[in-house]
Amino acid sequence: MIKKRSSSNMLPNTLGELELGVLEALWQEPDLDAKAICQRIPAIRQPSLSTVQSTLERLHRKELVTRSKTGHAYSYAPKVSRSHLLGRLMGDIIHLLHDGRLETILSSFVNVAADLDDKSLADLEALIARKKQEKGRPQ
Amino acid sequence: MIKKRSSSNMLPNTLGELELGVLEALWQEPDLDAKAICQRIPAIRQPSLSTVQSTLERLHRKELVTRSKTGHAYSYAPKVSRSHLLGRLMGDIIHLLHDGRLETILSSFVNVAADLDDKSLADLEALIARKKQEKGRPQ
DNA sequence: GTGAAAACCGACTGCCGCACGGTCTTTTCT
DNA sequence: AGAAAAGACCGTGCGGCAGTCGGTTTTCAC
Repeated sequence: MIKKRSSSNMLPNTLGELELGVLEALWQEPDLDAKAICQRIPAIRQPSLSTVQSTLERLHRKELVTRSKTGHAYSYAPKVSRSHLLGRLMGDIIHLLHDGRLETILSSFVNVAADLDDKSLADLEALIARKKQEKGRPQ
Repeated sequence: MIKKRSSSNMLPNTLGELELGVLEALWQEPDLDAKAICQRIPAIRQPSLSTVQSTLERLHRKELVTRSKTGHAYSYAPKVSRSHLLGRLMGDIIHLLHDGRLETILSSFVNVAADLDDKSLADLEALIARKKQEKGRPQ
């Protein structure tokens, strides 16, 4: 007996492998058409043009790329920056697992950041200082 | 013409809605059996016991819960803490979208954190200070 | 042993991303 | 204008994952 359809995956904005590759190409060089993107996908998996088009269509539906007709072909450009997307996805999972205690979030992140690089904590501090200034003296 | 099977979703460790609910219940109160967990799932979607069992099975396969027979029933407990999981998922997406520049990651996160709470920056600073101490004077 | 409770098995649904082929439309070239 | 080329569009199939459960088997307790 089947009951309801529940949205199943809580992270609706996750990316597939090809989707990511396409975005990667566009971040590196915006305003490409499907064919050009296709050629910039790692040679190991050379998908057909159609496949790349489908993927672009999906990315467009997800509002991750914009497109405009130039001639008879679409030209695609990323709608979100890499760091914007990163922030968005992090925000999603934070929101998903949030327990109200800020400490949980922050310590998780500091642990992650600390693993990446020794310089990271200092960098993070600098960023915080900047943010504080921005907050204190807004626009 | 069908080519290869590519892992499709780049975030293999994402959670479904029920999976998350189950984990939530276990974080709140560990060492429950399937039936008890089932009863602690929000009443709106009362899944059958079997469903919860399948979910627990999947969580067990994903190494997110441990279990042990007590009597003839399994008793489940979370294998990862909420903050650990949070950190893990953040690490995943960071790794996925990483471009080598630490600044990208940090600024994304600070933007996220700043949205959450005004107190967050101060808290974050405190945590960094603590981390630094831990690093400087390890164990 | 018998009976209840729980595990186990397997089936089916819906959704999503990947992957194309074929067709229709728009340019473009002669 | 008419043909050819390029690209958009549409429909299809596959594989994988989460949710959902019913039915069967195991296991424990009395």
